Amino acid sequence: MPRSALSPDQVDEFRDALCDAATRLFAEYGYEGVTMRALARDLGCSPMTPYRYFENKAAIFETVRLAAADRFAEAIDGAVKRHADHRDRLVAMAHAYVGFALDEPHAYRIIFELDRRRRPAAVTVEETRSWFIMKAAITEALEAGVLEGDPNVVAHLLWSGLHGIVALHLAGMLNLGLELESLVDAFVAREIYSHAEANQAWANRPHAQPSRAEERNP
Amino acid sequence: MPRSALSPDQVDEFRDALCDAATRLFAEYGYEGVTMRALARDLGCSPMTPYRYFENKAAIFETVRLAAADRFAEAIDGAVKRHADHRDRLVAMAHAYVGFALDEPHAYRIIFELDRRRRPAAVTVEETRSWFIMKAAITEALEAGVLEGDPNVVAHLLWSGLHGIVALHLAGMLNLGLELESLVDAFVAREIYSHAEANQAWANRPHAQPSRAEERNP
DNA sequence: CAATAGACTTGACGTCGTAAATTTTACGTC
DNA sequence: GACGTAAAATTTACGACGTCAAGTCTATTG
Repeated sequence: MPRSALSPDQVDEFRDALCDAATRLFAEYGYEGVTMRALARDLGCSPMTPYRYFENKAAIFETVRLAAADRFAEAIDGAVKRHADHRDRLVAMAHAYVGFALDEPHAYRIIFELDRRRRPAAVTVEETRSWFIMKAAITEALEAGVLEGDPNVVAHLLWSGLHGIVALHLAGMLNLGLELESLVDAFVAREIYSHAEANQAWANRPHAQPSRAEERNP
Repeated sequence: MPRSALSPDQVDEFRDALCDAATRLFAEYGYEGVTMRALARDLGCSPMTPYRYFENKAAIFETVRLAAADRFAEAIDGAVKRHADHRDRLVAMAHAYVGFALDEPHAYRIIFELDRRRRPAAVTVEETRSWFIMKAAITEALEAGVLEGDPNVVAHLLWSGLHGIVALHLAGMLNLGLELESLVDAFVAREIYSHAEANQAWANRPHAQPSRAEERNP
């Protein structure tokens, strides 16, 4: 037959390299700020070459977004798995959530700052894997009596609370005399250390909280 | 002399008409989805006419955004002014916040779903008037002993909590078995009706909560 | 070696925002 | 009313965009 067809490995290699570049560029310049011509220049190929590997620009973005969502879920999952105690686990989870958003603000924005128009109607399970991980941890904590309330409600409030803080921070709207860290600490204290009398368990907690970086990469 | 220059009234009239159309179009199609040519078609003028009244497309967007932010602040302010009781006031404020986002999801997105790249570095006071209104109401409630904590922290947590809920809702990510209304009610119950034993004051509150629409347009 | 077919590039189309050139319009003057 | 004039509006044009379609290149096969 003809010229050697690309091996699946070669295809994957190019797709990966393209996604790496695209993640960086989308993160820095936004969807519309990235042009196929600029992406091609970055990759050292012609503007049409990516079209051999992806249907179009939107498909590239979607691939990048799913990969970012997966990394996010992995970060959450790692934090959950590192702790047996329910409360410690939830605190670690919250810090992993915020930590990911700080480490990869681009990725976080790509995941959640969603141009609804570009997003497929049905949200895939992979994309919300992070949600199921968080909900499971919260449900277990509730069953253990560490938190109280409806699991679905508590999970939504924790999620949206963290998202609200992070979204406003990434939007640069938190520069009103409050630092992100102290806000997250306050949120954790109120929501996890808790709505009951356990409030001072936070203030009097016996061991110092591991640092944010330590928490994310132990 | 020459043809009469446009009177300030005529200029304002055209600018207003343009902003109305632009608000609708930006809301529906997003910034990049709106073209000057389409806007001109909508206004019945040529694509270059708007450039007599605005420096460029970004300036039009910015004008639209500031107007939306002002309407938002007005909605918050109205809710605050309608109640003397601190708790009622905060509840009304929260519902006005969410209500605005539901009534004008376009405007809400334009205000907060911010392409940082397009936004001026310094955030104007006008833009965050809503923030100062909310913070004032919260500070007063704290001084009256209705809530407890640092005013700045409590205000940020209320704000980011509401923003998180609304942002996820507008992104279509709340369709996981929970309705927005019940989530907002739960948030209000926890955050305003409160972290102390007052939790059942909510359940046992003497008068039914006014409906959301009633709350917004009394 | 010539034919083939997959990988890649080039060229072109219709779109965009908008600068520059041009045309239209409505007034002050006769 | 006709005319000159300057403001307002339109038309034209440019370089950029995403990507279709046509073309080139090259490794494999008959």
